[in-house]
Amino acid sequence: MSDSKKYTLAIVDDHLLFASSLEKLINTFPEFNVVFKARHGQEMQNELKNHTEVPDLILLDINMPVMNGFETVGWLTANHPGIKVLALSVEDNENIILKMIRGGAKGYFLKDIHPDDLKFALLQVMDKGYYYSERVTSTMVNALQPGGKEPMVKLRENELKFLQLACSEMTYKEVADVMNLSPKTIDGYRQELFNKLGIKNRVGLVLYALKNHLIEL
Amino acid sequence: MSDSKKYTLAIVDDHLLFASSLEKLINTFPEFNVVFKARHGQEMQNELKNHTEVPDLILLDINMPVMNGFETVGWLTANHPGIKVLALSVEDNENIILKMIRGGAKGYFLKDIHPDDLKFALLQVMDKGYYYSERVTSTMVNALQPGGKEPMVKLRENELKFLQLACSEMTYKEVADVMNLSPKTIDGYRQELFNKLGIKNRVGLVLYALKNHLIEL
DNA sequence: TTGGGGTACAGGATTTTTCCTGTTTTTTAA
DNA sequence: TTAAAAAACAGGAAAAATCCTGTACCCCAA
Repeated sequence: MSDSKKYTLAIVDDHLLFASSLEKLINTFPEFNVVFKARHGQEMQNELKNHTEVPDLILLDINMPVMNGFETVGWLTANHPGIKVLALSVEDNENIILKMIRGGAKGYFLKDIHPDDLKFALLQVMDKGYYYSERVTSTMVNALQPGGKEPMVKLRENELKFLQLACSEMTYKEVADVMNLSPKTIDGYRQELFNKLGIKNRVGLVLYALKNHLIEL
Repeated sequence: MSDSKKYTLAIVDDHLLFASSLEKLINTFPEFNVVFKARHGQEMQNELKNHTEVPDLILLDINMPVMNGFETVGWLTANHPGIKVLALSVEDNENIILKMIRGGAKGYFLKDIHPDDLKFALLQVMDKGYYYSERVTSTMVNALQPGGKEPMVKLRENELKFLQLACSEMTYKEVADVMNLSPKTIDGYRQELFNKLGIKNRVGLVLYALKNHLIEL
């Protein structure tokens, strides 16, 4: 396969060592050629401007500074719908997977994927337009099937805001002040969340928020 | 440089993609040769048995299943003190750095290191016996200098245990039962921690524990 | 127009958390 | 051995968190 017929590919990841290593690995695949690397979405935007031709495929990390994977995939689907985006993460989290898929990613895989599987995934994306592992597929089914058990709890805007504020050393009264609501309303939010999430006290709230990436440390 | 004079190196990391990619990268360095990869400490032990010669250098990830970086570096310094160990992590955390150094690691770097710096680090470890980046050096100075500000709070064994149990939906009374102590003793632990850590309630405890990696989610 | 659903909020009670000041027992060190 | 320090524990009380029931208001659809 001549170079001109290789698929072009870009890597967006802030872990320089990983990105560079991955580049070496992918360049050993005869079908692919890494044309540039970027450390985050913004750097990727610049790179795209500097290249006359956009890559066929972008491997996109999710946890990045400046412009993270979610924002970046949104921008890409809006401005370069032709580019296939494969999301890449260390975290096996349903919400994250769904967020990326909804954002337009054509596939998602964990960084502990086997190199052979990576190659397969890359080829399948270019060939069929998508690559969804079993894990991702089952996640999507879970999310879309209203029948089965759905741990997908929907939080109202205010509930989320309250939850985030509750994950601090503030007292509920102080939270009420910040949110400009009566402490009794806050009381209601708390109770509602306890019921919805099946937890029994404030520590449970904090743990839930952390596990579901509703707050950052 | 002929192959026989290359330094031999092993990679221990559960992220297959990263490990394989890193192998490719390192094999482009003329001075090094990757002899095996393992996904965690236990697999590494097996690999060491299967090879007549042990590698000169081991790149060791910290977050791994089965047998993590801390355990592994301890085992290596005890059983193969001749092997240089370089720790490798995504997390820039002082406590983690210190724990690995104390365990016997000859160096520590983040996965966002530049490939050129990696090469420099590898060479320096083989040449001088250690590689400590500025970040690591300053961390060590911080830890050893009793003069300056030391956020290094020492927790007693029981305090730590209590702290970990407090990061759950258990009530303090239940924690007391688990620890076989009077609730009033628990009361004392809590108060002591509040003072030591400068926090004001249980949520503060949870956040502190998380930030300092005293508990896992 | 009417009734249901969602939201904000209250009263009031109970439990848990938080705080402060002491006593007793165990450990440690001179 | 003995005094000091640390650890375990208590009483008592204020503050915060938790829980339950009930009301008022608004929006929307039948």
